[in-house]
Amino acid sequence: MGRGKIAIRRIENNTNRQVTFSKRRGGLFKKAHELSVLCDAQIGLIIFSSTGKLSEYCSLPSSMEQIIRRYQRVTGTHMSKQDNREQLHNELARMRNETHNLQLSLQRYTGHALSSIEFKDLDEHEQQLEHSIKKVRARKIQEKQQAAAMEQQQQQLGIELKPVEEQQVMEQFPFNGEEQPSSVLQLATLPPHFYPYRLQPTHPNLQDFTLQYPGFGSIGTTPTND
Amino acid sequence: MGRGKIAIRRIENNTNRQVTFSKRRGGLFKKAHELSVLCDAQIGLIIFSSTGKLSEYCSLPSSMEQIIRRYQRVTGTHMSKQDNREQLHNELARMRNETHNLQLSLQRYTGHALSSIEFKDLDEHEQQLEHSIKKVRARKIQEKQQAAAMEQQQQQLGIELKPVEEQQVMEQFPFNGEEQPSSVLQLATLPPHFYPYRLQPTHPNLQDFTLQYPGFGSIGTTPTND
DNA sequence: AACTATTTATAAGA
DNA sequence: TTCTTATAAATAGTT
Repeated sequence: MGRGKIAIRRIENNTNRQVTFSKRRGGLFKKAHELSVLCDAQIGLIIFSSTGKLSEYCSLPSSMEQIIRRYQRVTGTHMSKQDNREQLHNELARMRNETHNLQLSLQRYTGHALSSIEFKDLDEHEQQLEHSIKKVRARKIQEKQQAAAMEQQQQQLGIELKPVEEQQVMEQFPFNGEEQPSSVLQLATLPPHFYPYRLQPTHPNLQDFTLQYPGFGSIGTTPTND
Repeated sequence: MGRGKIAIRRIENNTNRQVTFSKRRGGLFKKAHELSVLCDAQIGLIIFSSTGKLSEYCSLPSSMEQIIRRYQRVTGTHMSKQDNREQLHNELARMRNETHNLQLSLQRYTGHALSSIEFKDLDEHEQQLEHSIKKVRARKIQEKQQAAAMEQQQQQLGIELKPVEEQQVMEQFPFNGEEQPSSVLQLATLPPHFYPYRLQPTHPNLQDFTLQYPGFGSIGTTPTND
């Protein structure tokens, strides 16, 4: 992007590299933030510049430490000490169970997991769905009437309603100080052809899979796709 | 970018959110990688999707743990039992939120809380319900045929057959690990003044900064700017 | 999974 | 550094 295309390899010119670093870091932070908001993701991003300066972003309401702990918990890279947190753990387990049950219920309405429904309950479930559809249709009609009514009003009053203008994102970035972008980035399992770029062989391998997908990894805690 | 412009707020449509998550996650990874190569930066990126799935990226030749250690060394953060307990509380809060969201989603299928659905999503919702009904009806027919067939067999062979037990539902929820899938919304829409981008004075006080702009911070390990 | 119309990011230049 | 602008890249809506 820009006046010209550049190859993805280390920028040798110091000044250029510095400028590009600042620009792209800002872009990365913005993108990370947008992803966290748009998709309700929890994101932590740590950047050390070539001079060793740290920049970080993490999605609210988390803290970087929270995200790190969650990461270590999931990856098993950190063993949490056993404390008197039994109660908390128990409550967590309860909540998870409840969530699980809710998900099952939801799946029924989605038409999945029907086998978990007793045959005798199928009729009732069907009626429930029909009832829901009726409500949805009623709602649609209501919306249409409302829209029609509003249009009439507009025409009658000669008032033109504008759609709400979205604020420009950059306006929300008071880049007046010294430093400090933030944001999030990450993610892992993408097909090889998604990465038309390659890592520099500057640092010889680590592991086999790392050679295939350098720097990328994904750990799924559920079989569902994300 | 795209056929239309979208506001940076939580995408309510589940399918859309999922697709956008995948697309943008890929984009974010690519950008992070390019930044690390172009500017010789060390980058670690952790993403938890709304369903709890972890994705991560880190620039070679580092490992995420190395980056985390460096981060903790520079920021002077350390994990205490206090933090751990706090972490549990946070997790609990997250679960509660998730449960709440699931309940809302369920309500939609029940025909309640329809006003929370965007008008443009009503059609899709209606189709989803119709699809579900079809599945239920297909399931009913299947059950009847099975029952009839079994009766015949029993009469013919005098053999008693057990109803086919289908269990695949639980398989979809391997609740053995540390993480839980979460589902619908969270705090999607941040007010403009919450936008977490900010430049920083040359030597920021981490704590004060964090209080003001939770989630963001920068610590220079060298007096030089980046 | 692909395809584009658009929006967004950014490389150069000022 | 900051702003501007031409151009490359990302991606929202569609198929």
